[in-house]
Amino acid sequence: MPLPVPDLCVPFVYDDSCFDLLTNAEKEVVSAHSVMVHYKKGEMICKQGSFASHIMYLEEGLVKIYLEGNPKDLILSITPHKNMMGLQALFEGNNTFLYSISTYTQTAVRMIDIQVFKQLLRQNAIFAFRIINLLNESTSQSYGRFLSLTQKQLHGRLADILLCLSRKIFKSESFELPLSRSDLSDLTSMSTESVIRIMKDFKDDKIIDINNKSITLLDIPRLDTISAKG
Amino acid sequence: MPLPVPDLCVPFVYDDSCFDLLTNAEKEVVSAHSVMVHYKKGEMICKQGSFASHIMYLEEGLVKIYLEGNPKDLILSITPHKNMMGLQALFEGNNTFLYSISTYTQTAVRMIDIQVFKQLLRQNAIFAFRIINLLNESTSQSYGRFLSLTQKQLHGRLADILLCLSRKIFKSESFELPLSRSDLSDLTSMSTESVIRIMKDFKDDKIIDINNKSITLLDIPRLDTISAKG
DNA sequence: ACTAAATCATGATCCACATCATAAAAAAAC
DNA sequence: GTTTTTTTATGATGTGGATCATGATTTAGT
Repeated sequence: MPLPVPDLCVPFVYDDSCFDLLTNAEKEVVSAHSVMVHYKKGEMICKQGSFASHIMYLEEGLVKIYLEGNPKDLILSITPHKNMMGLQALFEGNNTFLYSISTYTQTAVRMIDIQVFKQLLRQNAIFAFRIINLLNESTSQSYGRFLSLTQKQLHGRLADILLCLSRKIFKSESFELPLSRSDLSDLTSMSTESVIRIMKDFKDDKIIDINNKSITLLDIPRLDTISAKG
Repeated sequence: MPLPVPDLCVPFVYDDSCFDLLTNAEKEVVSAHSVMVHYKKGEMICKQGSFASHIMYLEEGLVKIYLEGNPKDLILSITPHKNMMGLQALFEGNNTFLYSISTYTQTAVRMIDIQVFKQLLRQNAIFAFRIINLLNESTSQSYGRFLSLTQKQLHGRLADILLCLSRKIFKSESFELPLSRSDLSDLTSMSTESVIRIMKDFKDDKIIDINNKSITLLDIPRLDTISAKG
């Protein structure tokens, strides 16, 4: 049975904005019914279960999108700027956020009235089709993580996340990590102690280098092997 | 921190068909570009990773939608009739099935040409909006399972699945289970032996009754407690 | 009906990982 | 700059659950 090679990466990234598909008149409607909100590091942008009055577009910043669990959270994705957030709240009869979002850095979010957004979907099918694309891309990576979290053991899961952060978020094998070890544990669904221990294992084996918050992937092929073997 | 109460149930169920939102002309286009295919028990309807040439509508039957893992699969949902399948394959540049689907019973599937389906999405925004609803409902239950599988231990996970099967699929506290213990293990991400052992635990504790393939939930409040406590 | 193949069942063993405890280092608060 | 809090680190201990082995049932195949 062939092993699927899912996009294990955390975020979904679209280079061009979906708003390009709107007419000028529609863009003006968006402008008229949206506001920019600025957040500091560590603030919560939206709360799981609360009423979703807005669809959000992350103009600037880095955030985590997570499910609140008991007692640990599960981070669904680390999302960089230029991404839509909260689209999954778009369903009839239950306009509540499926997840919470909070910031790692200073962040600017465009908040678009959800009724206005729904109206755009109903009147502009090309735009709606693009939103379907976004949702499905997000689902696709979510399935990859599903397999990673339920079938791999600790070393494989952590390798997955380190590779993803390097390739998709920071786009460099060396980066300053704004996430704490506890965040990594919420991403990999393991205890914080295990994250620390395995990071040390990787460091001892010269697979990565750690200096406080700074991380360098030294041996990516080895990480790929660890990721593949589970 | 409040515990979210996600819809842990496996399938997404829409009573009214999304096709009602099409015009008569569009319905005819669907008819003209779709075929009914009949499957026997245990057959595969679509294969993860293969080219998605069709969107599928399950007219009759019961199927499992699953990710192929190594060595174990992960069942994403048990889906009864009157549901769309394969919608997640709808994204540009990568029209491949994200999952495999195979049947538990005799099954009839309407296969709709994916290009025709995409065209409908682009020209009928109301229809597209309904599809967004379907996708989001599916994502919503998928998140619930995500938490269940990563945070609960075996008894909680199995309780979740038994409750879901009873409430959402068979709509009775007593039902004939077409899934094997191994399927239950793919649903709960545990070993087959553990499924068998925990089923016995539940039976010994008079929480359920098992007779071969026939299952009766005797103490649903207790199952709810086990589900909640993890 | 008889054989072959899945499926179900149960016990024994082992280990991956969480949990607990305790401390050092870093960051934040004052 | 000193205290308080948060984050990182490491070792000791316990256990949930996988794995292995073996047999009993049930189902499917001929």
